[in-house]
Amino acid sequence: MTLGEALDRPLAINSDCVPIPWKGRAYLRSSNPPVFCSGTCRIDTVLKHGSSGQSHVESLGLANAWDLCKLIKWNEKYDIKFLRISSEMFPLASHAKYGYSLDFAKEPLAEAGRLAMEYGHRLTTHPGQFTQLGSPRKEVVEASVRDLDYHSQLLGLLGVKDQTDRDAVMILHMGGVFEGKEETLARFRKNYVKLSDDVKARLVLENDDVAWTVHDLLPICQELDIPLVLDYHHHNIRHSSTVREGNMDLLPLFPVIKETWTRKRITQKQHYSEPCEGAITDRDRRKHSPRASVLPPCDDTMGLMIEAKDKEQAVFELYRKYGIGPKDLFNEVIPHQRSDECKPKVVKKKKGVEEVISEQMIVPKEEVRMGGPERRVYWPQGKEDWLSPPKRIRPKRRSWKKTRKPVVKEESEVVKKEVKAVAVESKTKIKAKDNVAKKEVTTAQVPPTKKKGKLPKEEAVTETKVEGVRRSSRRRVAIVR
DNA sequence: CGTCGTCAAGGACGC
DNA sequence: GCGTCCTTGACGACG
Repeated sequence: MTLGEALDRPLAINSDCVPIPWKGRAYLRSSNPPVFCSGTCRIDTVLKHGSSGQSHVESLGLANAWDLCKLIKWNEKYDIKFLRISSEMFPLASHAKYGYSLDFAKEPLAEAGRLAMEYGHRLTTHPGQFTQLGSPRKEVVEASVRDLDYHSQLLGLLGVKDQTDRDAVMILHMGGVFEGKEETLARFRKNYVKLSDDVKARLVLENDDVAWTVHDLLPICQELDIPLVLDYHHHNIRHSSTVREGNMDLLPLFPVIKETWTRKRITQKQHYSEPCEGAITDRDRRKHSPRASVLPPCDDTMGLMIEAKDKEQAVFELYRKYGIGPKDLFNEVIPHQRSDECKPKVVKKKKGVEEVISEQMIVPKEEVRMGGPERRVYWPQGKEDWLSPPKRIRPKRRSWKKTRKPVVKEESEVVKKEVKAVAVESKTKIKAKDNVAKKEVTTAQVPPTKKKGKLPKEEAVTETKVEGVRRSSRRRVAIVR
């Protein structure tokens, strides 16, 4: 789609059903766990460990799986009953050469499953973009089957029962369109029937934002008895060619989509997210907005997974807006005041006299980052640093005189420095110099020095890395997306 | 020590 | 037809 065409697109206001008050149970997804759940590694690292390479990978997986347990407890505390397990929980597990069985992680996975059963949570997975069952390439299909087997084993080891077990699905995209859609579907069909029963019992398809619409997928879902996840956001980007975006063309399909779930006795699931404000082209619109402002049509027989950059914060935002869940679920944050983090005793020495700045605080391990009695886990959009203050960035006091010499400093570097200094409101004399730099730069109209590998956007300043609630991401996280 | 590019994997799209 | 994006943490190389 060209920019011109994008600008001519009709407004997305053709739905009778959005927004609606949503009365369903809070089957939502929080993809950003309070505990880090996808510690990973690369092949190089495995090799570097030599004979203990496998045990290194396994220890990562074990830590991730135990973190999953904490994550489920956290979700329970904040009434989030829906979780997408990270595919990266067991690094390289489905790799042709370095893959491995998950048996060693039975214990934490069973504990996670036990918690899910106890709380009534739903756990799902979402194999990634490399899983292509419609590919014409044999190796790609083989890798895809391995990946599906891996996810299936993971879900199986949770040991959940009955409805919880049936609801533990793996959500897959059809993927690329190779020679054509018919040819791709033919290959998918052929490969699907060869999958194990365990995989088939869990596999569901989701419409994507590139090629495969709800209208494309429904027939194959009906034919092969595969549930269809409706993703509203994807639908609005890659909608049918005859109906403009919105939900009107979907409404007649709701009962048919539901049927793909009910006949397998699996609880229906939908995905919802919104494009970033101001996004115009399809490319821009694919990116998920940090939060969601409304809820889609979603009745109380199904689960809704919110895919948003701010993960559970987006869910809280909706809880607030729609009054979902118990009152006082979480506190309005008082900036920087937390009682769920360990703090060291800070002592300042001044001319031999000790002054205690703050006392030591010890929080039991299980309570760290659980929000404390005040339940301080929510922050308004853009106020991440309310939870913990941004890290102090000390301006370097390297001889700035040097830089004033004719030696032309790399301009992008100057820009970055300036941003940092301003962000922390540096009070040192360096600031004056940096302001000078700023002026020079702005008048010089620095071209973006982007070459390969983009600069991490805004991250230099705003990223707050808090163990526990780790932020940095986009989506989808598995546990995000 | 901070920053940047690369890494297991596939494919589509913009220019 | 090549570079970039999707998504994201780990880590090595380099200044």
